[in-house]
Amino acid sequence: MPQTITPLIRKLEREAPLSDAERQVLLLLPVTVREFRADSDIVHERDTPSQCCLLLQGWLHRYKIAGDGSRQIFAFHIAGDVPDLQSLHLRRMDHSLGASTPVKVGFIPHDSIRRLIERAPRLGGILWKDTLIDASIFRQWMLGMGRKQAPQRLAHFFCELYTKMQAVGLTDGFSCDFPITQGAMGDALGLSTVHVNRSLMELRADGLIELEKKTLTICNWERLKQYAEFDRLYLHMDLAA
Amino acid sequence: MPQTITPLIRKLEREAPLSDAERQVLLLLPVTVREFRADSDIVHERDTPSQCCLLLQGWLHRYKIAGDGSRQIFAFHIAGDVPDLQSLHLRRMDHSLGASTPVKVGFIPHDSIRRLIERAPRLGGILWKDTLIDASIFRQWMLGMGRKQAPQRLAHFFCELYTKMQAVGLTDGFSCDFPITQGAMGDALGLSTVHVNRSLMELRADGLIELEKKTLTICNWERLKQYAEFDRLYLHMDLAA
DNA sequence: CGGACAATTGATCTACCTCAAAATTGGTGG
DNA sequence: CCACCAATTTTGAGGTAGATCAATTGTCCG
Repeated sequence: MPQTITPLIRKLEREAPLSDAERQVLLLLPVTVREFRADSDIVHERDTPSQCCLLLQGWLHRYKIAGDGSRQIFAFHIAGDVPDLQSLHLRRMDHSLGASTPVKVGFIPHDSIRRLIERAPRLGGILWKDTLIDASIFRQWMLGMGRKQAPQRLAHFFCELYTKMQAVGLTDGFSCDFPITQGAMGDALGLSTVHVNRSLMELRADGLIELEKKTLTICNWERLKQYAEFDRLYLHMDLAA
Repeated sequence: MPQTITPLIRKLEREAPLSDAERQVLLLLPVTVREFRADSDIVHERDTPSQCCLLLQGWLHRYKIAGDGSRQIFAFHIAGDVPDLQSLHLRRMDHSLGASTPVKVGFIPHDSIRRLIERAPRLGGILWKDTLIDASIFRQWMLGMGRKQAPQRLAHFFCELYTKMQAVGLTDGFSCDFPITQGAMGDALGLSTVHVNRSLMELRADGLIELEKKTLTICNWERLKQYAEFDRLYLHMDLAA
């Protein structure tokens, strides 16, 4: 079932048009599809994976547990992402990869990816770039955690996720799926569940967003962007509209 | 003056022994050396650099300014680091690179680096890995900012910097240069100067560290490590002792 | 229809911030 | 070598964003 790879191809194509040869090599990648239940771990801290994971359906998150048992989430991932691409060069996982919702993922052996990169070095560059964008997002989150107040942080979070969803065609007007629990948002933004809830109410009261039944709706994109100081530069989505 | 490249060679060699051919290609890299005063910017947010910067002497930091004018520092860099390697694949800078102290840096054109990677793909892999470690450090900082208290965060910061200094031979027993202002530490850890100061006093009182005249001394490495929950896994220094 | 989990609300507490001033330190020119 | 200035560090005294604890109220799903 080589079509399993299409989400990845689409992602790469957003960076640069692919040659037929490149597309061909991609289609040859062996992919093993597996499903995971919500809350299960796909890869765990200290593992030494021999394959990467291409997310086909659902949401994933990457996280670490602190000494006191609290959780810090670093990123959420949606279809087309390869959240543990880093394992290609870093032997041991320094964090875990968990399913936020039920997910379908495709596993691709490191060996195959390495051969792919040898044969199509330009694809290697695009994958590298992808991990660099990852890091850029981390920096933006750091700015938020270190220097912004909870409601603003939350607003920025919505801007980011909405923008990423839009880029892969997962939005419907100003709405999109948003299956993230307030507790998980807290773990991502460095806030308690209670405070996430209160900040959320504030954003709602300001008429910036709606969030119910796992659906996010942006009521006023311009105002939300301004409120959050959102500037998509850091997402480095050069081509996208 | 091809020897300018040695700090980089040493860094790469810490990842894997280099072949003569690889070392040869590296020595051919054209490097333009420049000096900057403390507090000056080497590269600025929104720039589109055409070269990377190899730090030869002094300390650099990467940062971003928030809407209210406050600064968030993401990383400090020491000799041998290539702090803006990402500009090879990300056209525009999403943050700035500034000098914490007077610095000497070598600029290497992107073109040359690209050619280097073509000729010695393995070196490309090592450079990629380096940017991945960068990202891993961001994640660790996020864990600190989101989930740890100030003194612990500070202690972890010291563990990290000391470990990195040691890896490049810049330590003297349990002491090392530490030319970072308390204000800058605050900007890095998401704390106010005052609170950095108070946390610092706490660490001193606990007999964990000393810090005076820009020199950091670790009084009790084991206890500091434990206090900070420092586990060097996230630095991915596979070979180092 | 019941049970589990998520969202919401209320009340209290605290880690860290801000403002302001004093004490140190380091660098510079004379 | 000293005196002076500017930048840091340190200390003090409130103030506040956000945490914690503890119910209560949905909501989803088998």
